[in-house]
Amino acid sequence: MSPARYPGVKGVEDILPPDTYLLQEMEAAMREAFSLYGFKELRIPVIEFTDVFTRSIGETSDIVEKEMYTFLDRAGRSITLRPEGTASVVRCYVEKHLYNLPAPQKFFYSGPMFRYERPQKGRQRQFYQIGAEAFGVEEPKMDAEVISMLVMFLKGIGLEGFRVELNSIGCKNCRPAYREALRGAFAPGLGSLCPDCQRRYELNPLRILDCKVDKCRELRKGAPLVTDSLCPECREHFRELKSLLDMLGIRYELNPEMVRGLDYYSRTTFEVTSDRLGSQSAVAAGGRYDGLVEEFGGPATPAIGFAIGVERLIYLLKERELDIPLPDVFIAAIGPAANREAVRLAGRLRAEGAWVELGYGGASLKSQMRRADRLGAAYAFIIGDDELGAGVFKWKSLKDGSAGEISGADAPGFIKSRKNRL
RNA sequence: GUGGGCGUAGCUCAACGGUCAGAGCACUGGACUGUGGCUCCAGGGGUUGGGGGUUCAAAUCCCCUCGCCCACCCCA
Repeated sequence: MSPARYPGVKGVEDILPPDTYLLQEMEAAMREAFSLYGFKELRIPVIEFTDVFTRSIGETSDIVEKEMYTFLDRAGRSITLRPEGTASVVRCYVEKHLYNLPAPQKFFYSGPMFRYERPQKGRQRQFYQIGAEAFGVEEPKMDAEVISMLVMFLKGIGLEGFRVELNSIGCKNCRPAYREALRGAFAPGLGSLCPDCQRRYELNPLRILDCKVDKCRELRKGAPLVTDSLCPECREHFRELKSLLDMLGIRYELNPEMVRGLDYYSRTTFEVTSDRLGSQSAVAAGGRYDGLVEEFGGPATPAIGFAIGVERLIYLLKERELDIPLPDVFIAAIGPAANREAVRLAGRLRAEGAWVELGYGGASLKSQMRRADRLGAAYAFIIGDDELGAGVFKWKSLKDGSAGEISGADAPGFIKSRKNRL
């Protein structure tokens, strides 16, 4: 195979037709499920000033340190292609003073995100996310609704065999104490931790809990659990959330070692995972970020949200049967005059809402019929000199082989009346 | 950034260092002068990713390079 003269950018994929139907179905399911919970669509930009992301996601996070597409615009300002959606939604919420509207304000969005990582299964440099964010409610009732909305959407689109993992990582009041408790626990074996974790020990000891290196796993066996270090308020919030999820019949697994990679999370964090995804097992993830609006200069406003990895979801849904629309009519024409008539007829049929395909290139009737069959058309119309002279079209059902003749004037009605019964 | 694997027709893949690099699918046409699916026949398509080396002889062995994939890491 000769190499493409103009190759696509690494990790930036095209999404082709069978998959785009799935994508459309997903967007329809998204609007349906999310609107039942009162979430409204928000269109956020693809670029932001860089500090929108560095402030929110965290200066020392991997995303900010090594994964962002950042460049200077023509005026010398630092611009970044969004690596995620929450930061932009919060920026918008504060900039447009949406906190003055009655709480809660609930939004969803979808679109491409960009991260400069080595591509692998379930990980591209440009990837799509569907996300939702709810502002203004601190009660665990909102956490439960958001998680239940996510589960409803995933089930509605046909996803099976996924797990909901749940954790609470505390708030700004109890986390510092936990951080210190962790440092205390790891201090004796600090030298045995992997180099990354030795760095994490200083910057963000919570991330050591997430490390996959065997030695680090071993060393954290006796480490204190976040859920044991929560302040009374966080403990009660978490307890009530679990109770609400139980009531709703949403199954979840507690994972006290789940730590999210974005700095803005507080209290509730959750992930939806599937073991069919390879090593990138998370298909959706989210959590509470009660301090972020304030961080952006707005009033203290509790908030919670999640994001879904669209390509990962598509991958998991691949096996599923999909209703792909097929043409209503294929018009086969023989000869120049008939070809002109075919164009006219196609126009009339399309005006009635029919999907019409034409034969091209003066192909033989046989090959035109073959193409009609391969396209999956329900009916074929045949026009030749005989038909032109008689003012009729021959029709044939490609489903059952029945055939007949019909006048030009009756053709649109013929298709229209059959369309719904196909 | 670090490992490992793989690059042969549009796609999926064959070919002990030794005839002219093949098959299935797809495409075009025919058998069936104007009627699809099934079957059969024929046809078009390849710098074997690129460059260098070893050899009488390289898709095959060696080196370099480019690309892709998977994994680590991290995340959706």
